[in-house]
Amino acid sequence: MNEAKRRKLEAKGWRVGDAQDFLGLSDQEAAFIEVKLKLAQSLRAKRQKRGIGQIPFAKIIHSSQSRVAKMEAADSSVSVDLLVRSHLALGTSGAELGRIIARPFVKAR
Amino acid sequence: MNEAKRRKLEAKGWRVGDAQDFLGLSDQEAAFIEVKLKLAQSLRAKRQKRGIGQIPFAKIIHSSQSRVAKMEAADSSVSVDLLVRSHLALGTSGAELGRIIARPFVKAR
DNA sequence: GAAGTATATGTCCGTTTCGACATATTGTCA
DNA sequence: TGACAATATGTCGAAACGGACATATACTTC
Repeated sequence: MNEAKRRKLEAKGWRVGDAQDFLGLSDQEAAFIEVKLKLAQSLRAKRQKRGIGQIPFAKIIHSSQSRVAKMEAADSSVSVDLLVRSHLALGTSGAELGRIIARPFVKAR
Repeated sequence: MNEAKRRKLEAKGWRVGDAQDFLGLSDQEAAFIEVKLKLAQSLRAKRQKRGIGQIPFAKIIHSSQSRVAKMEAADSSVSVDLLVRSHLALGTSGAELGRIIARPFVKAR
């Protein structure tokens, strides 16, 4: 993982292992974060498609505006569990969920 | 969700909402549990394919035998996060992870 | 059926994640 | 620019999840 990417992730609250840590861990962590980013991005896309703000969205998933913002930002305090649950609460099917995760990650514009 | 299915899940430690709860919740919960079950099943399949026991497997993912058993049983104390992380630790790609989640759920034999 | 190995279940307690609230920042439009 | 809505960030106490350990049950092989 290059320096620029590491810094960007750390800025979001991620603590990415140093090079001297167990080799290979960085790759797994990166893969894990990518899963989160895909779910986060698609969640925001779905919300925007519905034309609603974060507050109504929070009501739907029984959460709060601030947590929605964190979800969409793939904050380090947000679990995959919560992202998946939120997707399901929006009616995303298991098949679609899988496609979201399987699809190649594209950096947000 | 029928009574038999509910009981079976509760036996595993799940607390499935009663009918009087917010309608639709049961379906979402069921979908969520199915995601877990798919990840749990495939995790066990991968381990068995490698021909190793739960203890060596636990070492690989930096966990313990008991937690591996719980993961494979999709125990309620196991998060999707942990299941995904474990898959990634085994080298499962994002694409494959997606396929696992997308594929229709089949009850274990 | 005893011994040995593999898996399952129950519990403990430190850590992570949660919703919620307060507040800051950003975006929009008059 | 000022005012208002939307989103982002920081923090807190409570709840959920983690690895680890002890122990129980299941599966083999003798």
